Amino acid sequence: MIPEPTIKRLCSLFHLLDDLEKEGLTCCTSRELESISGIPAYTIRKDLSLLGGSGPRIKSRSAGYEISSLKEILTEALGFGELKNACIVGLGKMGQVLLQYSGFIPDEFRLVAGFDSDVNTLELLRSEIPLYPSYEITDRVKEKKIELAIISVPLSAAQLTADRLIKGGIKGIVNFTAARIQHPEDVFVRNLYVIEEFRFLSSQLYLKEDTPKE
Amino acid sequence: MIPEPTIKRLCSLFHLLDDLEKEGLTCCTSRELESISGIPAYTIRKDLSLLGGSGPRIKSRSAGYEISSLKEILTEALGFGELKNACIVGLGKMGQVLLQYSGFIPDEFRLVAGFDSDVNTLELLRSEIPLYPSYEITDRVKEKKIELAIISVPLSAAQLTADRLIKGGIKGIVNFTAARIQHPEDVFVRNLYVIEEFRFLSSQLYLKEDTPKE
DNA sequence: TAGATTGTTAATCGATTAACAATC
DNA sequence: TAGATTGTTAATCGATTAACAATC
Repeated sequence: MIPEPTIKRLCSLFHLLDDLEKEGLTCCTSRELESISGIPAYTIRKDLSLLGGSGPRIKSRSAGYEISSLKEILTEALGFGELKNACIVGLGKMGQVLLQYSGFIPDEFRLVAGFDSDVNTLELLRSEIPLYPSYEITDRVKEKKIELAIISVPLSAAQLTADRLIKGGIKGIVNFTAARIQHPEDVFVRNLYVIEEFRFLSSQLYLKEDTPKE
Repeated sequence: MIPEPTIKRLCSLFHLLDDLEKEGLTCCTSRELESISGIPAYTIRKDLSLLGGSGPRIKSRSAGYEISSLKEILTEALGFGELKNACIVGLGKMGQVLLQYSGFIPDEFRLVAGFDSDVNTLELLRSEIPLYPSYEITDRVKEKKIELAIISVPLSAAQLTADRLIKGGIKGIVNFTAARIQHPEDVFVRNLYVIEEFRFLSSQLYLKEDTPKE
């Protein structure tokens, strides 16, 4: 079993490798990765070792890691392999931004539906992605085999939205609202809530700033 | 020193207490908090005990915690006490949503500036919050004693934006872009990046779903 | 007082760091 | 070969859980 902190680091490492690859790099050492990411080289190596596999399969020459094969290994180990369908519920301003968001990397995720409770909104929005009224969520999630969802509805509608998604068999939710979503433990939820991030930052700088050491 | 996992849980607890208070509740036990938050009651008690203070100061009667005083204790311990100034850099669609966002609780955070590199955008937007061109970031952050910032600029402008903020003395950044921001270690950064959250969810359900136990 | 709940000390568990042998 | 880097085992550290005394 891979520990959660490791999963987080590996996800962030994947992102980093993506960037390095775009910059044209093909190789890098664990020490180089440390200097960019801040994660200690031995932690990176340890994390990678937890992926198991078959012995010292990662290295190529003594020059470090080959970025493309390292990405492949992560893809394999973390299950980024097959394309996952996703949807957005709540097409207010925030939802529209996400809908048009070009960052949905086609290799990994595909946005296959948008939902809103307001029929007017649905008619006004012209999108390449099919849009549906919110009461169809459960059925469409089933029909289109949607695994991931973004919730960007008003606070008061968040739980109802989640319930519909869950009923349809959704597996993961990114929650952009301030609501704390009640959910079964086999449904994973990530909350992206600015105020909470501000609070966390406040605590960090309050607790760590004055006491640089110890 | 309070461990980081504890800080996270306490932030989330604060949010939760806020909600309970709005529902009209005044008291709750650690067990009740467990059932809502999923955090074990003994962990909640342990976390609270780490706040130090003076002995068993939290409880009131045997009925559990008084929500308002518990909130006060958290406010005190985590440094939510005095109002912090914040700004938003990048007033595209995402930035505009955040600018209008009513969730900036006046007690804790005050949005005192918006920045954009496009002068047209600045003129078109009518906002109660003063708006400035991006090259003024460093000076305005100093002048207005801004401690926290949200970055919602295009990917390519993220690092420049961060550099300007940091030069002005910013203490915490919430980064809505896909960029990995380079920063000194006394500046705290939180990345809110949907794709990375999707990847994390993918890994979780890939690694934990099939193996319910062990 | 008896029952329930908290706050805290002790025990367990797991993640991080260190050390080093294996590999290029 | 010598130097550098990886992969892995062992040691340390810290967080979580358990147990229980103190408190209401």
